Amino acid sequence: MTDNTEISAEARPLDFIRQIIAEDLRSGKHQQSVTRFPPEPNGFLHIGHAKSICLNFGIGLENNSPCHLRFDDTNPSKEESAYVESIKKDVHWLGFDWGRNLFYASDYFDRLYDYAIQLIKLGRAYVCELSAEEMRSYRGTLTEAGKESPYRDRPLEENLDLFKRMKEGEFAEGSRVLRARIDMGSPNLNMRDPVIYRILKVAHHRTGDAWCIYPMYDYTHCISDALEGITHSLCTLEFEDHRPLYDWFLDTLQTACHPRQIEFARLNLTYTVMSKRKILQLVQGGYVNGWDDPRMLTISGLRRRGYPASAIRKFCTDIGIGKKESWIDMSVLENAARDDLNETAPRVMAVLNPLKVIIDNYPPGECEELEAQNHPQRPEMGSRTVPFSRELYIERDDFREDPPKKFFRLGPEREVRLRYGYFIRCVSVVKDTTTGEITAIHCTYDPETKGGGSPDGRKVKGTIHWVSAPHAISCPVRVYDRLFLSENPDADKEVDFKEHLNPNSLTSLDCCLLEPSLAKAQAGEQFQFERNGYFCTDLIDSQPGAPVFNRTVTLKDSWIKTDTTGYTS
RNA sequence: UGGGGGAUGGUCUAAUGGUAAGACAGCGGACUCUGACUCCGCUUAUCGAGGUUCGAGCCCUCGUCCCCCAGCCA
Repeated sequence: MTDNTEISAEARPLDFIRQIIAEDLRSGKHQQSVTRFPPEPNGFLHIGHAKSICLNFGIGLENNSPCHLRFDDTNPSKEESAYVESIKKDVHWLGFDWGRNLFYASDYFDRLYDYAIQLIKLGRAYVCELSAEEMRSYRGTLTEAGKESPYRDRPLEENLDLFKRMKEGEFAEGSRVLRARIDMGSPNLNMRDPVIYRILKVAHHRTGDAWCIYPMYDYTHCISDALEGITHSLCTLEFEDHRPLYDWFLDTLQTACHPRQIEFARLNLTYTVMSKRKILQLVQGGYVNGWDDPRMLTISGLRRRGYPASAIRKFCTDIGIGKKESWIDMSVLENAARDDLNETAPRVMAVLNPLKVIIDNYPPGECEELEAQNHPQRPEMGSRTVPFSRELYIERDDFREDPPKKFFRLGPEREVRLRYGYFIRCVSVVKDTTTGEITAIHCTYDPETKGGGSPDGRKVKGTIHWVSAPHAISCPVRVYDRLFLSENPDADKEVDFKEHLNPNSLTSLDCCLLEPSLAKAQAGEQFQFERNGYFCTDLIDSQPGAPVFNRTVTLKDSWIKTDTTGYTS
């Protein structure tokens, strides 16, 4: 990667996980670190996954050490290869590369099975015939110990035989499971003889119908880590209780490698929901247009919205890694996008809500090309020309018939600068006689101020953007806003989170007028529409020569806070 | 009334017994051919009570509050 994500990560103090790894490297406990990102292919990746990806792959990059991509595909009833492909695409897009280290838990099904046999032979696993409901009642509660299964002490040979027959498909789904034989009295529920294999007569997206028994997460994950030589197995806080079990399996099986599991807090963002289940509801309920709807904080949604991968990485390093449950303000994410795009996005002019301007003293039919900077702070990005003529459009918000205090823009008898153009002064207003709506304004221009200069030193307070009426192109622009109105749509358990959906999270504008250079914008290109925000061409709906734009994020706007007249666009 | 975790400004994160720091947000100002960017300034924090220590956010004790766990999901 070419950005400075890693450099800034190095400049800041190490988080507690990186400290542990640094110490393990320093002490010689490990020669190198090996981390992994272990998604289950049952959905699309979202910004929460990005935190884990940036952590695991980031550590790999910083230490010049491997980070594996491993699909935790042990539940074929929920998993699909389409998800595998989208996850790979998203991890790559985020800027990370697993190289040759692409793995699947399903690669280990044979070895996992052998380990299970070993566990049985050790007397540490047994086939249990309790139904799911019975098992639940035998498990006990948070405050009462569980009860041992009547099948717990069956002879070793019988377990071996039964387990083999489970594998061979002799038994019905749900009729038997293989359980670890640990401690039904443990205060940690995970240790009360957890299920390690269940019968699932479902085809697997990679192993087909080779198996009808599938291993459970707790059993699979630690062994997969050990088989891959993972040194530090990073996961979220809710797995803290599972660590004793993680260690138990590896200790009992005496694996050569015993990774250290370390837990960190998952990401919570204000004004959104993060759980796969809720994201799915939004998609399936038609509240958004698919997983990659630009309002979604899925990786594909963010990509389509115009968030650069580098901005997402910056965000992930900004928020840090800790163990306390935290809520990151959405503005932190938005700011990461602004920061990034401010450096890279070329500036253009686009009028979202047009108001016609006629320059009375400009010759009809005449047109001139004016030079405009592509990025005022970065001259190396060059310049372009924009056509100027007698009829223009400006932003409706940039004219007020009765301007409030501190309004720097156009009003009757006021003068403003047209960006890279001329100073203009408003001389009259045309209104619709029935509705009273302003339909056009008449102005005069000062030919001496061409290009926006002011040879007589005259000051204007406002500079506004514009497009030439005969030259402007019309493109659909979608203005996106936060999906939810509530900081935490989930907070009140009595109220469905969908009640907090922002009805104005998408505004489709179809009479936007853009400077003609935008006609050749490529899909995925990013721009700053000056004074409006950052926009990108939609990856899916744009056609060659007919781009569709998405607003990624607004520019900060301190005028909105100043303007107390309640007037909004 | 079990077990496992966590509490530092509004929000995140740092300080690893020695001046509580940075980012985001907010407020004020400067600059400005983007009310953007940039720059400057400001407000605001160690959950509580004890203890150890010359010195405690950090160590000890006792509390308080919050989160997670009773899937044949991961």
